[in-house]
Amino acid sequence: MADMEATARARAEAMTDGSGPDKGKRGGKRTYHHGDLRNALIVAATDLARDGGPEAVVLRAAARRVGVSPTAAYRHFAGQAELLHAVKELGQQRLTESMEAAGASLSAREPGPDGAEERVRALGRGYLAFARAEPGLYRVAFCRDEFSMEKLDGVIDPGEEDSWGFRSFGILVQALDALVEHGRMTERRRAGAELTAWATVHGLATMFLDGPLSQLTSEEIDAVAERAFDTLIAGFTTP
Amino acid sequence: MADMEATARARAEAMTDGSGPDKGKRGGKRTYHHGDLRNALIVAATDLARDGGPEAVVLRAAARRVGVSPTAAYRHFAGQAELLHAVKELGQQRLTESMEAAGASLSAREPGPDGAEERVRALGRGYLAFARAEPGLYRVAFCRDEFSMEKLDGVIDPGEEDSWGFRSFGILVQALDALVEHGRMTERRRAGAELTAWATVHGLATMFLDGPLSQLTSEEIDAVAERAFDTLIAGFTTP
DNA sequence: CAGGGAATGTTAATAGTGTCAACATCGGGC
DNA sequence: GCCCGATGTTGACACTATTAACATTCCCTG
Repeated sequence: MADMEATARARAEAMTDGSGPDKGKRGGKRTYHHGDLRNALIVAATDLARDGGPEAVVLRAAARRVGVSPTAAYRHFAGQAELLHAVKELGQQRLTESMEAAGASLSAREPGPDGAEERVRALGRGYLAFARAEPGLYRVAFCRDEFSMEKLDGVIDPGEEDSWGFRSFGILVQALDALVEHGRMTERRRAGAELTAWATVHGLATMFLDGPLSQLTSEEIDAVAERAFDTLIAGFTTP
Repeated sequence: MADMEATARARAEAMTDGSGPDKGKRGGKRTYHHGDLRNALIVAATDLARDGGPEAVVLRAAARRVGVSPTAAYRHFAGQAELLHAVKELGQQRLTESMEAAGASLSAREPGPDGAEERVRALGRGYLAFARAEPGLYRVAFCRDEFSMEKLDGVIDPGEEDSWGFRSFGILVQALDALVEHGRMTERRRAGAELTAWATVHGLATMFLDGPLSQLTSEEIDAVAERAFDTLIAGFTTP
C-alpha cells in the first residue's frame, strides 16, 4: 500500500509539473476523471505488447502506466481479454496499413500482368515487413482471442466484417482477382488461393519470429521470402 | 489449508483403495516419494495442454492432478517454463509420428515420381491431421518458448539437434530431395523449399484452429488443404 | 441554477498463479 | 548402522484477474 500505484490525484499533479504536455482533456487541470482512459489504456497496453507480445498485455500494468487504479479499467473493458482484443485489432490495422503501403508503392505503375504479379509480391513483403518491424504487435494481432472465438461461434454468416483482419484479407483477394483478370491465373487455381497465400506469409513470419529461422540476417530472410514468393506465384500461374 | 491439495500421504492411500492400478514404483506401497514424479507431471501437464493449449499448462494444476504439493515440481523442473517445454517436445514428437504414419501408409508403393509427389502430400495431410486431432497439443508444440529461444540464441551452430521438431523437418527434407531425384523439381526450386512447404501447412493449421477457417467442416477443410497442396506442388514442379 | 442520477474512479478483498526459503522424510551408499 | 543427498512439504511473497462497496465528478433535467 505504501508504494502503491500513483493515485489519480498524483497523476493529475504530475501533469502540471512540466514533465510533459497535459494528456488530459483540459490543460493542466487536475482531474479526478481521466477523460480518455479507454484510449490511454489501449495505448499503454500496445506499448506493453510491443515488447513482450500477448502475454505482456497485463491489465494492471497498463493501468499502472496510465497512472490509474487497476480496477478503473473495468469501466471501459469487460476484462483483460477485451483489452487484449483491442490491442489485437490495432495490430491488425497496422498490418493492413503496412500491406497497403507496400502495395501502393507500385500501384498504377506497370498496370499489366507483370504489375499484378508484382503487387501480390508487394503485399507479401508488406506483411513480412510489419511482422519484422513490430514482432510483439504482430504476435498479438494473431494471438488466440476468446472474443474472436465467440464472434465466430455465434455468427455463422458474418455479413459486415468490422475487423481489420478481413480488410487485409480483402486486399489480398483483390490482388489475386487481378491476377486472374490479367490471365496469369486460371479460375480453377483461384479457388482458395487467398488461403494458400495467407498461409505462406503467415508461416514465414512465424518461422522468422519464433521458429527455426529466428537468427537469420535481414538479407537472408529477404532471400528466403522471395524464393517462397517465387514458388507460390509459380504455383498460381500454373494452369 | 482445509481443502488443500491432496497430500502425498492421501495420494498414496488413494492408490490402495482399488480406484485403479498403482502408478507408483512398487505396488500399493504408500510412499512419501512419488518415484516417477517428473513423468507424472509431464503427463498431467499434457492433459492440461490437450484442452486449453499453452496457457493451460499451469504448474500448480499439474501438481494438483498428480496429488503432490506445488513446489515438488521444482525438484524436477527449473520452473513452469521448463515443464511447458517438456510438453512442447512431446507434442512435436506426436506431430512427427503423425507425419511418419501418413507417409508410411504409402511408402514403397508407387516408387516413381508420382509416388514422391504423393509422399509430400501425405506428409502435409499427416501434419494437418495432427493439428486437427490434437489442437491443444499442436498449439503447445509451436508456442513461443523461452527455452528454445535461449537455445537458439546461445548455440549458433546446432550440430546435433535433439529436438523432434528438427526430425519432422528432416522427414520433409527427404521427401523434397526425392522430388528432385525423380526429376519433379529443379535444383533451383529446391532451395528453401522446406520453408515454403512448412509455412504452408503451418499457416493452414493456424487458420483452421484459431483463424477465419475455424468453423469449416472436415470435408471443407480437406478440400481447402488439397487445393493448397495442388498449387504448392505446382510451384515446386515448375522449372 | 440547483440537485440528483449516471459515469467514472478508488479502496478492499478473494482467488489463483509462479517462485523461493526452510523444514521433513525417505533411501541408498559409506 | 547410519548419515547425507534426493525428494516432497509447508509457509511466505509478489504478482495477476476480478468483484463488491464506496467516492467523486459530470451533466442533464426540473
